[in-house]
Amino acid sequence: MNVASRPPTDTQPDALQKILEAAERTFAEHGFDGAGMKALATRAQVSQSLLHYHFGSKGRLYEAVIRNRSTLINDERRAMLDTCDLSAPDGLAQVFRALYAPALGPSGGGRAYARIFAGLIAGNARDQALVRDNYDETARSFIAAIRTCLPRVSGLEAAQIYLCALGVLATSLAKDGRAERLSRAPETPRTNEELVNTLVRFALGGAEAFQNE
Amino acid sequence: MNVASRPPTDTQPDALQKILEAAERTFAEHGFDGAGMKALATRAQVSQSLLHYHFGSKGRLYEAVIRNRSTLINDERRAMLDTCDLSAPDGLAQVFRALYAPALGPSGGGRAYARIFAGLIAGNARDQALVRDNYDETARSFIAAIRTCLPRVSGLEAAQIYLCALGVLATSLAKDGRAERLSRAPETPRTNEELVNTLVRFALGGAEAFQNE
DNA sequence: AGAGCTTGACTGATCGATCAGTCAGCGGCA
DNA sequence: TGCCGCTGACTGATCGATCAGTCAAGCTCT
Repeated sequence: MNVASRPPTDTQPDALQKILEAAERTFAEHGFDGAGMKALATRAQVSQSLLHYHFGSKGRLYEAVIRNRSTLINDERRAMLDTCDLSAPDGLAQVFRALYAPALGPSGGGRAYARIFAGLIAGNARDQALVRDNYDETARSFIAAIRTCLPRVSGLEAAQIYLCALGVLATSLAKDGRAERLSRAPETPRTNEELVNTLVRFALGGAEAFQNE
Repeated sequence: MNVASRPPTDTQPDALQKILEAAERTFAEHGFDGAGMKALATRAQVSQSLLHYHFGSKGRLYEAVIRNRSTLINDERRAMLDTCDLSAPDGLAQVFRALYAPALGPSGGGRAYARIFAGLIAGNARDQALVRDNYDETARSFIAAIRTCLPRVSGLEAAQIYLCALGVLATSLAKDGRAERLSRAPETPRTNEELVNTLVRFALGGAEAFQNE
C-alpha cells in the first residue's frame, strides 16, 4: 500500500510505531473495551490482521501501549529524582516536580496517554496488574524520598501521600477545561510549567500537613 | 421465576432496584463498554428485555445509575455543607469533610460506585456530559465555600483546589490496598472515619498552600 | 377484561481472532 | 551474474461469538 512511497533503503520500523500511536489514542478515547481493533487499524493505516501479527491479541497490544509509555515516563522520573537534593529546604517540592513534570512533558504523551493513565485509577483487574508491574517499583522510590524529606511520617502515610499526589495529577490531566467552566473563567491556555507549579504547590501543602502532627 | 417466592401482597418495586444495583456493580467492574446487558440481567435475576423495557437503552440505564447515586451523594453533601461554620478556624476542614464523608458513607454505594466515579475522571465524551449535568451545580457550591474560607484565592484557583481535592478522593476510593502494598504494611481494615480524616488533612494542607502567597 | 410487567426467542451488526495467500528482499549456489 | 528457495511483513476474506436491541405472547394483578 504505502510501500511505494517509502524510502527504498528503509526497513520499516514505522508500522509498529504507527500502531502504538493509534492504539494509544484510541484506547484513550474509548477505553479498552470501547476501542475496536478495526477502527484502531484504520487509524494506523494498516490492516486489522497486522495488529494480531505483531501483538497477538488486543490485551497484549494494550499492555504494550502502557509499557511503552510508562517506561518513558518512569525513566525520566527516576532521572529527575536522582538529581533532587532531599536535604534542601525545597527538597520535597523537587520530588513532586520529578513526579509531575515527566507525565506532563513530551515523554508523557500529552492528553492521549493522560486519559489512559486516569483510567488506570479506576482499577479493574486487568489495570491493577498493569499498574503493579509498570509503576510500583518507581513508586517505591518516590515514597522513600518522601520519607526522607518528612522523617516523622510512617511508611503507610508516605504511601498515602504518594497516592494522593497521584490522584491530583490524574484529575488535572484528564479534566481539561472543567476548572474554567466551574469558575466561569475564560479558557486560558496554560503552559505545562504553570500546571506543574500548581500541582506541586497543592501536593506540597498536603504532604507537609502530615509532618506537623 | 422468583415470583412465587415473593410475598403475595408485595407489588414489585424491587425489580427496578435490583436492576440498578446490578448495573452499578457491573458497570463498576467492567466500565460502560465492557459491561454486557446479558450478564447484567443475569446478575439482576431478570431477563435482558426487562432492562430495555424500563430504561430503553444501555446508555439511559447508565445515566440512571449515575443520576441515582450522585443525587444521594450530592443531597448529603449539600446538607452537610449547609451546617458548616465557614468562619470557624476549622471551617475549611468542615467543607472538605462535607465533600468526602458522603461519598465514603452509606450513600456513597461503597466500592462499586467508587469505581464508576473514578472512571468519570477519565472523561470521555459521554462521561463529561454526565459529570456536568450531575455534579457541576453542587461543585460550584463547594468552590464558593472554599473562596469564603480562603478569601485571597481567585475563582479559578478555588476551582483547581476543588478538582485536586476530588482527585485525592478518586484515588483513595478505587486503589484499595495499594498503599499497603507499596509501603509493605499489613492490610489493616481502616474505618471510613479514618480515611476521611486522612483525605481532609491532605486536602486542607494543599488548599491552604494557595492562601499564603 | 384490561393495564402493566415480564419473558423467551429472535435479529442485524459488530466484535476479536484466524486463515491461506501475496509480496519484497536476501543469502546460497551455480 | 542470475536463479532458487526461504523468511518476515503484510493483506483480504471470513470465522464463531457476542453485542444491544426488538417483538409478540403470557403472566399477574386490579
